[in-house]
Order: sequence, then C-alpha cells, then structure tokens
Amino acid sequence: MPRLVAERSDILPKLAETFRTRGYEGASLAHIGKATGLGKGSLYHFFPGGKAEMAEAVLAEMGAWFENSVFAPLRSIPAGDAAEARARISESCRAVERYFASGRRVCLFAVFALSETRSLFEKQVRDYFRNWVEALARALVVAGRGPAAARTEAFDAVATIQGAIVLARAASDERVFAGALARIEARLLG
Amino acid sequence: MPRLVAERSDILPKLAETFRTRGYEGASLAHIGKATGLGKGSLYHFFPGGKAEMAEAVLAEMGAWFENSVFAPLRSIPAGDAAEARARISESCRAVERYFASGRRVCLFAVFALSETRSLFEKQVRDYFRNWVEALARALVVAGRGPAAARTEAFDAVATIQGAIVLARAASDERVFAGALARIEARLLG
DNA sequence: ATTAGTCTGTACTATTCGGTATATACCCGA
DNA sequence: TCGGGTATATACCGAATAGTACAGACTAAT
Repeated sequence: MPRLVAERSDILPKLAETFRTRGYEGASLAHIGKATGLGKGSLYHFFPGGKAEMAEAVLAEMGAWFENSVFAPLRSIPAGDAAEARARISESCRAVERYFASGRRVCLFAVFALSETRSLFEKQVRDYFRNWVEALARALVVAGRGPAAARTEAFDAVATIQGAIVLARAASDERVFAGALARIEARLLG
Repeated sequence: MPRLVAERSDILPKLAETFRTRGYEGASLAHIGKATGLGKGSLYHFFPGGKAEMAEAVLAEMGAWFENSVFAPLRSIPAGDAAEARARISESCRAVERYFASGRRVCLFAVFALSETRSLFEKQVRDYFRNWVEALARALVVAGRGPAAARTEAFDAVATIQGAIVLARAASDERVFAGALARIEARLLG
C-alpha cells in the first residue's frame, strides 16, 4: 500500500471543497473518501475525531488564510498613513475576490452560520466575522473615518460581500459579484 | 384515527421551520415527522414526491408571501408618485425585518443558494432574488433614481440584507441586523 | 347502511450513515 | 534483517436514512 499523502494538510483543500459544495450534513464519509481518494482508515488516522475534526481543520485553515492575507494586513497599518490604508483596503478586496473565485466559491463560515451546524462551530464562525469587521474598521479609521462610522461601514461591507456571494450563485452569474465588490471598494475608499 | 390536518398548507409553516433550522439534507423525515406531528403515511399522502416536494411547497409559499407582501407593493407604485415610492420602500423594509425575525430566522432561499441543493431548486432561487431586486429597482426609479443606479442600489440592498442575516447569526446578536436594515433604508431613501 | 375516498399509524425494505476493528503493507532506523 | 511506527484497505457494527405497503379509522355522500 503506497503512501499517497504525507501530511494532513495535503488533503485539506479537497476536504474544504467537499464541505463547501455539500454542506456539513451533506458531506458523507463516502463523498469525502471519494473526493480525497482516501479510505476511511486513512481518514480516521488523520482525523480521529471524524467529520467534526475534519470540518474544524478546514475552518482553521480558512481562518488562517484570511488572517494572513486579509485581516493582518488591514490591522497593521501604521497610524496616520491614510494612503497606505487605502492601498491595503484595495488589496484586501482583490484577495477576497480571488478567494471566493468571483462568487463561484462559497464561504464555508457563512454556510455554517446559516445551518444548525452553527452550534458546533459557533466560536470559529463568530471570530471569523468579528475579526474581519474589526480589521477593516481599523483600516478605515487610519484612512480617516470616525470610529463609529468605520465600524458600521466595515460591517456593511462584509455583509454585502457575503450577500453578493448568495446572489451571484442564485443568478449563476459571477459578474454580479465582481460588480458588487467594485462598488464596495469604491465606497470604502470614497 | 382523528384527523389532525385538513390541508397541506396547514403544516407548511412547521415544515419551513424544519428546513430552515436543519437545512435540506439535515432535515430527515423523522425530524419532519416530529416537528409536524405527522407520521410518514400522512407526509407521503400530502407530498407523494417526498422531501423534494415538501421543500418545493415551502419555497412556493415563501415566494408567494414575498410576492404579496414585498414585491408586488414595490412593483405597482404609480409612475411619478415619488412620495408613495418612498413610503412603500419603508414598508417593505419593515416587512423584511418582521419576516426574518430581526435576523434570527434564516432565508431558506439563501441556504439553498449556498448548498448543492441549489441545482434542485435553481429556478425558484433565481426567481426569488431576481424578483426582489427588480421590484426594488422599479420602486427606486419611481422615487427618482436613474435606471442603472436603481438597479445596482437594489442589488446591493438585497445583498446586504442577506449578508446581515449571516453576520447577525454569527454574532448571535439580532440588534446588528436591525441596525444594518435601518442603514439600508436610509440609503434607499436618501 | 353502505361505500368510496381521505387520512393516519406501523411495520417493513434496502441502503447509507458515522464510526470501529483489524489485518496488511510500507518506510526507516537499528 | 529485523522490528516498530505510520498508512491504508476492508469488513463490520448499530443506528438512522428515504421510501413502500398496507390495514385500520374516520368523513361524507349516497
């Protein structure tokens, strides 16, 4: 039996894809096994906690990606450097567009937030959105907004992004996501 | 065996509640049976097509409610009556807030849009959001906006509402939904 | 009173579920 | 060459799954 996978993290992308497309309940071990090419034995070797641990690992990886690629850059802008803040906000919009594949790819945190799975991953889901809103609000403050306005604008921007994913999928038209994101960016910078 | 239910529509609310809280895959016939108080016999009597037909009926009822309570009033504003348009837009925001129970209650169309269930109910999901955006855009035109601006503003408003439900649930704080909706209304009227 | 049609509960099928146990194969260090 | 830890496949478990079959009980019209 040749080894196919060296590390747990090698199969996380395919795991994430399966949870995204089928949801937590809908992703059966059979689906996961087929998607990853691994049997139950290997799956339970890597994730002794079963499906719950798989989903947790996927959320952790998604969270880490956003932390590194979106939240941290927004949070760490030097105070007073409004030009840099605007540049980082623009960059974060591009990173978001890339990650969600222009609305074709779903946000797993949103899927979990809308389902009863929420209770299983409540903390991860809450922290993800809180971190996003707070990081963006911080960047807006550096860009010159008042604290209260920055907070509500950040909230609305994140909410609109999430809703745009829903509407883009509903319409099966990814252009509407790109358009919405462009308007969000303009509003954040304007 | 006493009759518990006279018509199919009597159990639709409980059916909707079950699909909302557990999703399509997560709502088993056992859950549905317990929630509605009906055995499988009755369930398959009313819905010979099983779960798929139940979900379809629920979507149809939700769609009809929105059509009557939100879309039609927005669509049927007399041309030129900007004041009436503003009043109807305000009313629709209040109807939406009531329906989604300030963000506690999930939008089933959004849940389906994000899952692979989407392929089963593609048309219903697409039509729901398209009708909403178009009705709101029409109202905005009557209120004085240009057609293009009306369309993008309507899209963004619906998207933000959907995203606000996600974020409100993630934060387990319904006040943030009410706040977001108030800002959306102000933006639509301003 | 009879009957036809409308519900309702229950037992049943076959399948699939998440999870466990086990046996086998591989790689690497001694 | 010989273990021992790491992967992997497979058979298996009890529970739950969607759906079917059917018999009983109620209602309403005849």
